[in-house]
Amino acid sequence: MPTKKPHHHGNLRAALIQAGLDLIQSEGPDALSIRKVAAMAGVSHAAPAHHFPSLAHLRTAVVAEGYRRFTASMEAAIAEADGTPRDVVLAACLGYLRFAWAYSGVFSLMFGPNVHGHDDPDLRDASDAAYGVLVRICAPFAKDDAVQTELTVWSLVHGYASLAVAGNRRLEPGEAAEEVFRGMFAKLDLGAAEA
Amino acid sequence: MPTKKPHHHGNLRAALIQAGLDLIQSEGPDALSIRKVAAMAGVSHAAPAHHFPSLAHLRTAVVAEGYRRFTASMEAAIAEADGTPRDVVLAACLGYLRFAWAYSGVFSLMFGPNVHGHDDPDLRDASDAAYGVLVRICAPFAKDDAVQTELTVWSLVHGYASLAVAGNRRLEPGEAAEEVFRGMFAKLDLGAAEA
DNA sequence: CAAATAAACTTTACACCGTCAAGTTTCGCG
DNA sequence: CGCGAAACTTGACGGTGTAAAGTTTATTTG
Repeated sequence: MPTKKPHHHGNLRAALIQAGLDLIQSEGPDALSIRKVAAMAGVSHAAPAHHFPSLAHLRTAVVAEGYRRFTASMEAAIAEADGTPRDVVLAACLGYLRFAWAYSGVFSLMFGPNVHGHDDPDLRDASDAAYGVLVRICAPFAKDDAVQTELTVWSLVHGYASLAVAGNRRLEPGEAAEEVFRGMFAKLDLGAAEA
Repeated sequence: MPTKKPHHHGNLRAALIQAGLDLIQSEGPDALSIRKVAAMAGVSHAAPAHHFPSLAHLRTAVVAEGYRRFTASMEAAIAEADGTPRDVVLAACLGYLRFAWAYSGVFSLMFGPNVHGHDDPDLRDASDAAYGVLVRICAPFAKDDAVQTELTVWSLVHGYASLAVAGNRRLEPGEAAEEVFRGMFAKLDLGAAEA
């Protein structure tokens, strides 16, 4: 079989990642520590070393899992939208925002300065999948410069999400915040959708 | 005199903040540590405790200084712009981006999850000053909902800056990146300027 | 089936960190 | 001049990442 089952614990690697997500959610991104997730999983403090050579590797794995749920959040929002291409883009943005607010800790980590994703194929695949959603929904508007359109949408929604997550005093997550974003999105000229 | 000159060092508090900025710039936001900045300033590891009760306080002071330079960067860019109100907004955004790219470490910290600014008056003043610039330049366009206009501009430029600083593979700082932002900004409908 | 091998995990140890509790030096002021 | 207070040093404690060595368990192999 391809997936080898660990001997003692059951599936320590997955348990450590989940513990990491829980820890980040409850105590913030900087609270992620090898010894804490080890204690949560009920193993010794050096047990994680066999699965993650360093804290950076654990963080990378947690962030990769975050990207997968992030992609799923956008896809779920898109699936509920059955309107124009512009409605689809807006729906994806709302899925983007809901993830950022629901998983603010790992969201900060995903787009923080501590991610060196280019060297990890798992993280690279996960983040490429997320960017792939953006590319797909922007395709109908990308007449001449696709990257320009993608970056514009991404910057707007990411900036809004980041400012809210950073605890900006004039910006609180919630139902009203989604309405505010709809208004912001309305100011964006994406051109006419084709095909 | 209001500013009391320290006895031994000269001006340790300012030296620690500058060392913190240098350290963050060279080794990243997470490398900021009390013991390192103390060593940089040539004092013992416990000396900073007298000026900053905890690492969080040091970080807050460094972030506040970052906000002051951030505001100065936007003001400098605005001063060079002598065009329409829309040109002024664009210029401020370019000043925003230049700061984010030149001081990417402290920029990450400023908008990261570790800032609890509401309790520090110095940081609050510094960040309010930065937001004040945004409010001022958006005022000509704020017909009905000023906050909406401000948030739209802020989100777009902040998202773009954050994605670039986070090391996004499809987005590198530099001259070309400013051109890309000009294109993005052109897609934004701010309405007609008044007064 | 039993022995050998490899993997998972534990224990121990070390350097670095933030922080507290003292002690020491130096400045400012009466 | 001396005395109090401020600035700084020294030492210690618990917590962290990580490396090395030892122990337990599962898988593979003869």
